[in-house]
Amino acid sequence: MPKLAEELRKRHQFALPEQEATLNIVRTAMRLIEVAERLLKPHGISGPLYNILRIVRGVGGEGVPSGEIGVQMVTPTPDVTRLVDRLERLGLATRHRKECDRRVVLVRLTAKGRRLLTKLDPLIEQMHRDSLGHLSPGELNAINELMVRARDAPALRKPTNE
Amino acid sequence: MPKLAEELRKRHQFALPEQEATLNIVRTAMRLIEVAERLLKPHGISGPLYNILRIVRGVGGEGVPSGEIGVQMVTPTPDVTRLVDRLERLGLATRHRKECDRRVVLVRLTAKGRRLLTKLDPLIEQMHRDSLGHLSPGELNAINELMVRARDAPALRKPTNE
DNA sequence: ACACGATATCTGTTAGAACAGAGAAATTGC
DNA sequence: GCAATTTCTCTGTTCTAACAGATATCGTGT
Repeated sequence: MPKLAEELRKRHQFALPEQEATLNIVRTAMRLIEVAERLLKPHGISGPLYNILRIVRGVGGEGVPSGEIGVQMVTPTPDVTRLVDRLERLGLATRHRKECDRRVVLVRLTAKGRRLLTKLDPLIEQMHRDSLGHLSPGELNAINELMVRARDAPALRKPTNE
Repeated sequence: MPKLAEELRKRHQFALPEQEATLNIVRTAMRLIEVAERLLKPHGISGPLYNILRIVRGVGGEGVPSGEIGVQMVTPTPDVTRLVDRLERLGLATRHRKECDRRVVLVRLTAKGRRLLTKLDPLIEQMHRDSLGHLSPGELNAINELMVRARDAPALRKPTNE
């Protein structure tokens, strides 16, 4: 019966190379996220929360508008409000109304938030080395170029951004 | 002193090539997932639900144990029970106790579930072409090899599987 | 047969994410 | 100056995911 053979072939080989690539990228990403979450959990924050802290520290100065955080995140979400709520409850960040445009809410780090990031920095760095340090500089470079090129597809382009 | 600001920004962006690669992989994966979810939503199912249907169809025969589904999924989850609950409520799958070992629950497709997959097949295929079809066969192959190699790291290896 | 541990799944609870609609503030055009 | 539109954020609701503990079944050894 050719139907069975076809079924088996599908199981062990990918009909489309595009599909195989998609599954490979997503699977690898899931592992990387999992490792990061495991590292962060003992410190009381999740991946998205850490991501926001990093964005706020990276921009620095007067603070970052909530909306901008939403699009800059590695895992974009329209629901930044609740995440910043949690950061405030944890004492890691504060909200301030922007003077010249009172619609926007600026998010800033507290001293506690900054200390937490400083403590995490070496751990995160080590995590990255543990995760992908076995790849050569050439391989890492190839990954970076290919991933950027992959996102060039119109179907993968964000409506507002990039 | 713009030099310092630039230095800091760069430092927080890509201190390590490993970090840049991680962010690139995760960002690309998120886009791919988003596109898939958008395609599936009008048909009433989510990404994980579709993934389960595909696994069940792929193995076929007498059905697939819930536990095995959990580890074979693209986005592994320990909570297969609730997902299969939903599939049952939607009339896309059924549960059967395995006769020789009444602990395991076998999941099978209904005719409706099979029809849904058949209807989705060409759409999914087109989606993959829209997402990554602009890459050459060589580039797709490079992605596949690099992603498999990336997951070779001990830190990314699953405890039980692969 | 019975106790024991292992395996596979389910349930209850809690926390987190997604979506739509509402509210406040600024910008534009008249 | 005022209404209309747009922008940005928040709230309410609903659904989904995650974690831990409970239940049921099997295999093994005595």
